[in-house]
Amino acid sequence: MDKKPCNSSQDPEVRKGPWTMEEDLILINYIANHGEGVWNSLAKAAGLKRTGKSCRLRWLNYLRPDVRRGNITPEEQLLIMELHAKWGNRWSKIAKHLPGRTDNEIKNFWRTRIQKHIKQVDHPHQNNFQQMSLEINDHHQSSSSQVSNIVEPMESYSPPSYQGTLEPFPAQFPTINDHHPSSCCTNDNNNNNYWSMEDIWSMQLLNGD
DNA sequence: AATATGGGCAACCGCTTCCTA
DNA sequence: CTAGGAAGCGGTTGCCCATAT
Repeated sequence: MDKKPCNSSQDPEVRKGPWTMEEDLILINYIANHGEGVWNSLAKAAGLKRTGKSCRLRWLNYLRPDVRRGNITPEEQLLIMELHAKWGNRWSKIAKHLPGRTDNEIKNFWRTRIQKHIKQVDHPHQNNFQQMSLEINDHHQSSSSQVSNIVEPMESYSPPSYQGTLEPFPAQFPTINDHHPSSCCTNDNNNNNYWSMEDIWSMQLLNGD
């Protein structure tokens, strides 16, 4: 959505769409120097033609140094499923239990991978999660899992039984970061704003802050 | 080789919740 | 207690790219 750099017909001062390398650097440098603070003020003070909301999202989901991207581990997959069974679509709450993961990433992961998988294995007479659980058990009979203790009854749907399982979908789930723009530093495309966080942070450090 | 299709994901929108004066 | 602003959150969109035809 809004990936086109539509400089909004309403307010030409507000930029939308994908962030450029320059904007990323400005935001990183500014936060490194001044901290996070109030996002709307921060956006203005940093000279970014972005809303505070946009800055916050970009920082939290992408630029933060502690954010982990891609390579969601089987343990994390399992934990996501467990916690989703417990809390439903409370992505931020789930994300709090996965250090370095963002709610957006987990949400996307759920929608693109797990939901797809649920559809694939969907059976009219069988609970989706039970089906998944069966498949998981086929894969791994071993490995203890404390996370299953987390599962509690939930009103909207019955929770799965994932006990003693790891690596839910090793074959179906390729690693996320293989072609991720932020991990490949491919400036050869038309947007020239794809680079790795390592690049960004090393540049940031070189800038002396 | 060209075109169609679908998956993945970044980023926006609108609503809700929290905080402060 | 109330109102206004900021932050948080979940849902949704649309572009890019890989794969299928």
